[in-house]
Amino acid sequence: MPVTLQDIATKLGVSVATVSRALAGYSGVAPTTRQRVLQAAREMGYHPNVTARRLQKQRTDTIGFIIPTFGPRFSDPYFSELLAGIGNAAGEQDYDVLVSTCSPDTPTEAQAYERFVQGRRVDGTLVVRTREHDARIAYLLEQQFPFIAFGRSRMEGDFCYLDVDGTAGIREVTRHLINLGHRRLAIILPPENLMFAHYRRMGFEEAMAEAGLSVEQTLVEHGDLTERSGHEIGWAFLTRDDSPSAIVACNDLMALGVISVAQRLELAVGRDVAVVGFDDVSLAAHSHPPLTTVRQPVYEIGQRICEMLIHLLQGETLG
Amino acid sequence: MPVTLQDIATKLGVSVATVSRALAGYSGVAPTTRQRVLQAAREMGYHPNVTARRLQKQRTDTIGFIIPTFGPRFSDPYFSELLAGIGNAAGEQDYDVLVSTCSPDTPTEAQAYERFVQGRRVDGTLVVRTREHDARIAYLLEQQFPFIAFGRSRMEGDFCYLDVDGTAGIREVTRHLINLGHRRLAIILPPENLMFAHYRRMGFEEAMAEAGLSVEQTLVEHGDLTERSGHEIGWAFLTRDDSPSAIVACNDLMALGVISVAQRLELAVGRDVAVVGFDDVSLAAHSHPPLTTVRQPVYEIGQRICEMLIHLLQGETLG
DNA sequence: CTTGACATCTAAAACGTTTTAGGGTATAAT
DNA sequence: ATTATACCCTAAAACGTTTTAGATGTCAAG
Repeated sequence: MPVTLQDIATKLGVSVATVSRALAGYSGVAPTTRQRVLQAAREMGYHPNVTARRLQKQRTDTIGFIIPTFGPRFSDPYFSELLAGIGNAAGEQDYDVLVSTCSPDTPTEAQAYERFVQGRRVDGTLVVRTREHDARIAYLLEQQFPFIAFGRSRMEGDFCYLDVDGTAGIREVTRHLINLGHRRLAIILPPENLMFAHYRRMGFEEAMAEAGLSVEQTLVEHGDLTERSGHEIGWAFLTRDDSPSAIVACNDLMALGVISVAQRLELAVGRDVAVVGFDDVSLAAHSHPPLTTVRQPVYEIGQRICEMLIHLLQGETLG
Repeated sequence: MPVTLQDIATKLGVSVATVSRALAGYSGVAPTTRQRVLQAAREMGYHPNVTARRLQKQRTDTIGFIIPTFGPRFSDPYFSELLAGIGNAAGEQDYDVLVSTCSPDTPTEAQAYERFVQGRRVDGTLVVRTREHDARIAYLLEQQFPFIAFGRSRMEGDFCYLDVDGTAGIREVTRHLINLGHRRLAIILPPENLMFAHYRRMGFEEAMAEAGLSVEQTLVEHGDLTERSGHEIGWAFLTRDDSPSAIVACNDLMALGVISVAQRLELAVGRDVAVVGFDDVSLAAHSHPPLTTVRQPVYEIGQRICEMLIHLLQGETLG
């Protein structure tokens, strides 16, 4: 039986409204009354019922984050880091984070978003790993539900997003490999429908073109961003007669998969074959040899998109 | 302006109560009325306001999960897998999951729990990585707030928990190393105050004692479960003159750290030095050589503790 | 024709807040 | 003595549900 405003009001012989206003720091409450209320609240251990407050205020001060996972059992340090960034930024501004996990592009995923939107469980949501034609974004736009995307999309309609320049990142690292003398380069891309697959492919192609190298299409593959996937594709690449001398993986997990394959094949990574990744999860730094990777400040990105969303929500409230 | 019960009631010329009862599937509503209500609800796109429902029902159908992280920026596949298990089990039963991240044993962590409990944001919560004297558990018990722990504790007072037999796991794997001929074994334990550090140490000591081997105290160290930590302690172990021939790491991340050190020191893992881990995150399977590890079904554990919590909550409701 | 039983419906309270609109009661100005 | 002006406070409505207790109507049995 938690203490309510009514309890305090009764005890002090004032009205509920007064108690509420005193606690909210409104003007128009006599200083002595405010003191009495504050003290009683403290003594009685009052804590506002957030559900009631939410009903009245018509907002939840909660944001949603639906993690796209390949397969139910999934484990990716990338998302734990992103989540930490989101969670901490949210906590900073007294927001809650409602989390769900779903396989991308499934009915379950659609339901998860509907659940958030229609039940008004959250005030706004994050969308990560954007896709070229993204049903989630289409839905949110149609419902006019506030959201921030991490990554662009080909959808018509405007929305706010944050993106990192994956094209430049991959271009740089590819150039670097070319400068080291590599001529035969392979790339393991993210799933084709993901928007960032496109940008990273462009970076690769640009750097190759710049150097007058042609992209061998059989050395371009799409993985599913898991280590297993890097393992399999790396295996295919490295056991060819005309195997590449360098492999660009589009995330660290796949890069680590490639490295383990190389080691299994008794190839010295860095000498016999070069491998680079993208993300800079902390695993990368402690692998051996340390994985060359394009740093993507995942934690900060999490913070940033969360802040952007909250900003959007509050702008909406004020506007 | 979402559709409310009132809207449907007005349109149909019946009372709000009737609409509510019709939708809830109560008896005592004429079949034809029910049909009309159902159809109107569908046509008008009615979706119940969960906040209002929560206020009335005095429960949130939400569970809390506070992830203990070392440092704000953290990335651990273990937790993403655990979260997936929790999230999916919760979704299965129409529960939401509210997530927060905090450094263990800090005021911030205490506040995060208070936030959940006092604001009644969740009906119950999970507690993971239990500690010998666990302020979280003490608090929840004192508040009589429903929770399920993953791991035991030394606290007085009863509570429900799920645990894996870490003692047996480490004992087995240590025995295995001893059978392979290793005599000089080192172990990297979790932080000392964590309950599972204790059990895993016991397993190690038992296996050693069984074999008539004494535990060299300078070969027993506590890490912080990160790869960096495995790296550092592994370095210290492997650069000693009397370095151990086998190292038992109490989680996979630290084991991977040790392996990378070994490789940097040009030691062949599996021949020059044996390394074993604990958890079986998917990274372990794809490292090279594949990490020998005690499988802990993290995903299933997540599911299980979530189910236990929901069961506890519903028992409470019915009882 | 009355009575009771049953089926169907509804008014109203409740959940715990916030907020609007206005009611008193001082004190100050006329 | 009246009016104005603050100042402090409160009643009541509102948020959108669920649920309790009771109203209304119908029908069958007596």
